[in-house]
Amino acid sequence: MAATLDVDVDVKVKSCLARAVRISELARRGGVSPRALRYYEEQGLLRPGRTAGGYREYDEAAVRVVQHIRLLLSAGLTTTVIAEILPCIPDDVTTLAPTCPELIDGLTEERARITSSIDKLLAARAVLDRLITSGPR
DNA sequence: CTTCTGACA
DNA sequence: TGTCAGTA
Repeated sequence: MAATLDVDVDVKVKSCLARAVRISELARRGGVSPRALRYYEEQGLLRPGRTAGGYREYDEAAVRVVQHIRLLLSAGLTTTVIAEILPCIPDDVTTLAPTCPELIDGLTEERARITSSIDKLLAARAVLDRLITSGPR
């Protein structure tokens, strides 16, 4: 009888609660300098919108993105590879987006580089340990 | 007062 | 990356 006109107004648009933040706030909340944020953008890591006056306006989600960038950067990844894998990282870093599994090869390579760095660091520490232990008593 | 772009001891 | 200049 009655028409099932149940329009799915599932306004799960997270954009509704997405307040725009400007560079100084994102910098403070992301733990980086405004200068760094402009640099990230220059490297294609961030694509903020612009206000009528030319001010950059970032999405609320940009805070997490910035933190991801910091993590990846500290892991030794270059800004160019980060720019490639960033769009594949969901809100949660622990899960890799199924949309780009091809990058797994590249990520595996990066993993190898990190492992190599760790090995070199361990070797350096071993040398220091010997020096310290054999020092003046 | 804050941000923007470009530039450089 | 910080910072200064000259604007908007």
